[in-house]
Amino acid sequence: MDLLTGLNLQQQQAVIAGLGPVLILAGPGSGKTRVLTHRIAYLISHMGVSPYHILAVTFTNKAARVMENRVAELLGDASRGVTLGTFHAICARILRREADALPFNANFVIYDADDQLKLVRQAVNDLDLDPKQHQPARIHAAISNAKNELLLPDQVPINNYRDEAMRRVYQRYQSLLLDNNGLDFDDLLLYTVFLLDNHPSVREKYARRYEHVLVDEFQDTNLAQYTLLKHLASFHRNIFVVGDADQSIYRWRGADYRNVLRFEDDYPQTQKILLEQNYRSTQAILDAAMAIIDHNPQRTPKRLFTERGQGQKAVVFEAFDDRAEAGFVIDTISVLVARQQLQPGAFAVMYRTNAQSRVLEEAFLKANLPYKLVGAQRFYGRREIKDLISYLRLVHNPRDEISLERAIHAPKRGIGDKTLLELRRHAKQVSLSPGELLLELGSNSTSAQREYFKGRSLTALEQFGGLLYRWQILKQDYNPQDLLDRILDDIDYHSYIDDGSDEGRDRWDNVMELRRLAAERKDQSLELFLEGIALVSDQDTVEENANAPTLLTLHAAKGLEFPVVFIVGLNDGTLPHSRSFDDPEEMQEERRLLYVGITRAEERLYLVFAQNRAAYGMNEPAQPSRFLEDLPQDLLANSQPKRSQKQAPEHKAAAFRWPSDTQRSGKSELQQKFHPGMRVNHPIWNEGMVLNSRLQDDDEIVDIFFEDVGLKRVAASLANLQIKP
DNA sequence: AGTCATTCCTTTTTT
DNA sequence: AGGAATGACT
Repeated sequence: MDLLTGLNLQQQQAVIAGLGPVLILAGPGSGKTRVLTHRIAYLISHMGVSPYHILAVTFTNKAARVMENRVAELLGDASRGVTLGTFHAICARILRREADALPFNANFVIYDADDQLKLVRQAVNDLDLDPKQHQPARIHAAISNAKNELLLPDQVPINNYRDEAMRRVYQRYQSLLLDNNGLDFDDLLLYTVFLLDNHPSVREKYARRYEHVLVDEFQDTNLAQYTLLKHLASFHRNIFVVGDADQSIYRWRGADYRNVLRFEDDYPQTQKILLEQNYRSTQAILDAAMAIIDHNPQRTPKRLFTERGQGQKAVVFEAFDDRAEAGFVIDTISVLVARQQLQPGAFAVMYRTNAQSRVLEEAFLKANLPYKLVGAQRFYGRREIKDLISYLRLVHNPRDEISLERAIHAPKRGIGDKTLLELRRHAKQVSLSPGELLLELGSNSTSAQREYFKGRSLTALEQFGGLLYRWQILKQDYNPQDLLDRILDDIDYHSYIDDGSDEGRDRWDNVMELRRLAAERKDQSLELFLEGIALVSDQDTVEENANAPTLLTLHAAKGLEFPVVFIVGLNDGTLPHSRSFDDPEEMQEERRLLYVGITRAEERLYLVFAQNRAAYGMNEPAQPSRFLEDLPQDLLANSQPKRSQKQAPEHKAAAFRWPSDTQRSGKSELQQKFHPGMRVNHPIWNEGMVLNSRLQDDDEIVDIFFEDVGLKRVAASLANLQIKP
């Protein structure tokens, strides 16, 4: 089989690169996944490397799955056995295997962001710190940063009292995690690095095994991940990394694109290969992307080129507010689907913050159009799902107090705060975890522990403990779905959650969805099922089958591509986000974020901003994104929006004006009033949307798609068109 | 013990 | 505007 046909010269070089460190700098759409998969196939089929000796690391399960499937397409069964997964999943696997050398058990649970915050809150409480002054969320972020930098509590730099407090919380938080036999996301990396640091024999075992280490999205690695890779590749030093500094958008998570430079320092004999040809987008889209990213200082300029032709210019659309943005998106999609045989699934709508999805969703619902929302948190964060997962977790790891507390209250079973406190207190005295004590009470009706609890609370505790005990026994030979069914039945969760209201029905539907997910992985152990749930990424929830537009954050869009891309909310304060204003590094990252969004588009690109934007429920005038100024006029299909000058607050109302108003109030020369996407009203043909408009012979010629009568061409001076907000 | 009201906080982005 | 944590009330 020829693994090189269809690849360009640079791609071929990358695939057949010799031993040693290899660095692939891959622009967007340059076929890096192809290079990675073909490289793996090449190593196996041409270099005689056993799949067992190959490790490929990605950031999302989806990316891992795609690679796995593509390698399997190339090689069939011969590809079986490659270690392929996300950083976090691979670390979890190692930690379970090596748990004997670690301060926790192999059946640890992985806490999600919610649980982590709860634990930080508890730590702050335990230390008698004022949560107003030491905000748990901030401390949690600081702890996460420290962990990503491989800093233990006693290594955290201390400059002031706040740092001191954070250090103490960090310390306490870690011991709480261990009490619960739980790890947070960062721990997975941190403990693995320390394991490999401190146990040379373990390190050597893995380093010898992995003759070849391949890494996707290398620019997103943080210090912990970088160090981990270094350890894993320390014996054979065949490390093949693919990345693009311009697409580095996870700085806040500790990612450091400078790892690309560090790589060349750490591995002086690195072979470096540039992939610049783009196979995804039209030149017009690439030009817009380059116009944006070229404003970032200190980067190696790249010339992205394509053979896909010039294509259509990007459209900039100015909407009244975020609802009008959504209206524009929906109208444009409707028209393009109606007119041009573009599938609904060809569209993606991207935004900076999750909160922006709400308005879009409402608009889609109101228009009765299906859509796909990307985001795992949306599902797994729901109360009913968290409830049930906490039961499963508790069965798997009775030391998990966070889950115990949740499960014991859902549904209510006569165990209140007081009883729970008693349970905790006494558990501590007999050095058990509350869960373990509960199991003892539930399984042994003559237990000596009984006498420490009285009457009603004892009965309630025994009852719940009994349930827990039975589930523990059942889990031996039940699969996750059967266990879930049993729990649902035992606690009569249906009648608890579904009160007959719409919301209740909805919640029960979600429970059934969870059940379906469990059924999908029938042959998985409870442990792996829970791990899979803890480590789902937003991207993993991208649905490929449903033919509907995709709604997703710019972050979640990385690695994906769509024929038509809308980027909405292109306002200062949203993109770039206001939290980035005072830090040049962060502003550069905001710019990269826009770059990532633009380069997702294959054929058409719509850049949408609003004159007014809601913040905390209040609608306020907003400025177009400063990034829009960096797009030269000739790259755009319509005229460039102007940022209004800095205004005194009392003049802010000017920003509400439509372009047509500004015109009337002064300028003599004719300006284009209508832009693609605008909704207009015609005295006879009623409502329609502008598809195209141009100036001609002292008039404006506008193509409009009317809902009632279809496509019409009119002269603006005669048609008496009203622009609709 | 459990329900209801009030307050306060949130909004970056995610494994 | 909406959700969560806290606290008063039944």
